Amino acid sequence: MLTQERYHSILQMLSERDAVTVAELSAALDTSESTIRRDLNYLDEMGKLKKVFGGATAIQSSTGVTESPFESRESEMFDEKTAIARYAATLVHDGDFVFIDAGTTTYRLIDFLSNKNATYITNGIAHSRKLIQRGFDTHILGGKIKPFTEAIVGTTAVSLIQRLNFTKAFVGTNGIDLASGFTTPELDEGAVKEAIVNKAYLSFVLADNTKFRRVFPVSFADIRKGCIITDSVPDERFLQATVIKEVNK
Amino acid sequence: MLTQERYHSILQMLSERDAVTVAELSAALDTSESTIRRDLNYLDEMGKLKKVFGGATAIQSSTGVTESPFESRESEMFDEKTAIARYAATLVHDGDFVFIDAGTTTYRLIDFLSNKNATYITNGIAHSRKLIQRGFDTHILGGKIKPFTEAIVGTTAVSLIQRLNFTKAFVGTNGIDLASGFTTPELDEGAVKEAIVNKAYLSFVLADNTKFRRVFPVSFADIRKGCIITDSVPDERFLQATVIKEVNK
DNA sequence: CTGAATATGATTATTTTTGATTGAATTTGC
DNA sequence: GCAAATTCAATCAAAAATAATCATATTCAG
Repeated sequence: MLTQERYHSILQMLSERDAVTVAELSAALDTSESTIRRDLNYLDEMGKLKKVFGGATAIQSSTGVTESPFESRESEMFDEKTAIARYAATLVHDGDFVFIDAGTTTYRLIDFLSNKNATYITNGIAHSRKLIQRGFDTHILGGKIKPFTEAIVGTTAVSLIQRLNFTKAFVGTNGIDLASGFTTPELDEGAVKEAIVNKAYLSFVLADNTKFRRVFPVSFADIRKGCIITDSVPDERFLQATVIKEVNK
Repeated sequence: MLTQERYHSILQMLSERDAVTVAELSAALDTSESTIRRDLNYLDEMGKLKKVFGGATAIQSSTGVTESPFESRESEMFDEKTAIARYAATLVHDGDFVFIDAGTTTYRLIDFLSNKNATYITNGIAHSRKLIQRGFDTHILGGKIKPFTEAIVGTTAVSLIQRLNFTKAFVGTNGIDLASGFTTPELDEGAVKEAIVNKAYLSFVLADNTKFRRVFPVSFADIRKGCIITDSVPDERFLQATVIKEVNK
């Protein structure tokens, strides 16, 4: 049996069950435990699985903001996102009617919010809980909940947004491009974001520098529609296209 | 059995029942009490559960489903509520459009749900999360979030309900009385419950025996409007007033 | 075909986990 | 409030799993 085949089989078994033992793999693939251990070491280093004593467990797919508090520390762009969130939080003033989009950067934003004389509305389940626990006047959108990201999407959500008039909205994005504007991979999330940006007096797009010049399938707003808050801008032309605030780590 | 599998099983058991003993875990996982204690110590340090003398309890501080701040874990009527929840869960059939009210008994109900060919909609933040994590088609009501109980209430919620036609609704209540019907202490929660009961084809009221003959400020439905699921009925006259299902512990 | 490079399986010393034991701590019954 | 019963943490030896090592088998280029 080819090494690559074993790798594939191991990962296949792990995707079906959450954990496998070395003995099980050895029996299933008809090979020695030594070989299985070598395979597991390799796949662990590759980050394809988590080796544990006695076998291996599947890597839990990153699920939006529901990631466990342990792994979140070392996530990509942590410091940049924190700086962006800290600055964005200062933009909320008395009487504001603020929308907070689901997503990791906006989730961090909630940590830095301080204005209790504003009303907050969100489409993130985790976001709503954090807001309410921090004592803010919190509302939540209604509609279908998307698994994993735990974001509220769908037509109910969009039609609810149509009836609301936000003074400020904080949204995340996956891509920022001069031609395609702000883009996201999911159709229904894009629909919600589009509705938000259209109904908000001021839309702030929170994005670290890795988001620039990337295009995803669904455009939800022209680049001029949102003020970008980021840690660094890779290209002069973006500065001419829209309002951009650069923050320091 | 892999250590990680044991961790997983322990947490799984805890999510279904709010408390487990070392002896139960030892028997269920076919391992020594020493090992179980070590596991509990680890999971406790990780903050995944709360270790108590004799076993462990689930962590759900501020999930909003606990009514009292010093929530009695081995809470009153635990077994009764579990029996009620277990029976209620069997009432969901294919194609049902089910509303699940915020509250402790309805929260437990989610543990026992099994039908994935139904659509679930709830006004409890914690409930929505549990539903989505268990893989159900989940929707959430929109509106203002009440601090502490983390229930969605208010006019937005009520007007959303008006547009929906539930086949079945599971609601909690604080009081059941022949004259005052179903009652609750809060005005806005009462408004939501009233709308629910009016828009559901079948309304099931989940209530342990302590709820009978108690009256709270806000009536949300006549006693005939809901089928009561309870552990024991203290008075013959209730049986004549409406449909009641008695379940055994 | 040869020889180097790589992969495999067995062996062994080491590390980790487990279960039993025991004295201490906590709860329960009276 | 005290004694009995239960549960706990600490300890240690046994069991299980691992990494390291080495001899053998396989592959592949020349």
